[in-house]
Amino acid sequence: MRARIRSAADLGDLVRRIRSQNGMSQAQLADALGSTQRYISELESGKAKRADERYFDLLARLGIDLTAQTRDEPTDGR
Amino acid sequence: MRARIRSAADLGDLVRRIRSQNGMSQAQLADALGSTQRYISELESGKAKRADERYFDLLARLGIDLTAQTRDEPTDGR
DNA sequence: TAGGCTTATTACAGATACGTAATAGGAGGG
DNA sequence: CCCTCCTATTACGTATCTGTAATAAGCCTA
Repeated sequence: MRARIRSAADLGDLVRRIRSQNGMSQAQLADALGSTQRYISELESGKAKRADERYFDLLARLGIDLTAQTRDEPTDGR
Repeated sequence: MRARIRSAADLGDLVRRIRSQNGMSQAQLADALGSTQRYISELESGKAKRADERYFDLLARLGIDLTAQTRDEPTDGR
């Protein structure tokens, strides 16, 4: 499955979907990943999290590969 | 161009590369994107930033599309 | 109705990012 | 050498995330 990530909410939705597919509760996932139920809840709800090591680890361990594709269109705010 | 993002440093490297390719300084990029030189400097250096709206906007306006690819391997910390 | 499970949310205290503004050090060109 | 540009880093005060622990509300089942 592929999803474009444009916001914290996009990522949160994805995490929630994967967790649900695996039949886990937020607390179970948190335990498995060394996190907390609160953290998972806020992440899934689209609240801005710190993009630190825990953040990327959590995605990796959920089986989410993040890929950056450059459009080579310079910048140019549109 | 495609790059796997596994850490804040990975993303920082990418941002720096794109900025350099466009011949911009950190300050110029910051002005163009409504950010600050300090923010760009820290982001490029791999310091953990908040994954908030500014964060995703900045990537988008740099021409970076973030994609999440699910491996369908459940979770199972390995 | 009562109990359990799940998620969202709160209060508190502590950690960390943030903007502003400034500065230090390096690179490069007069 | 002097000046300019660039990046990394600092101090300060403010904003926000964080864990812990608890709570409230929803849903389901007995």
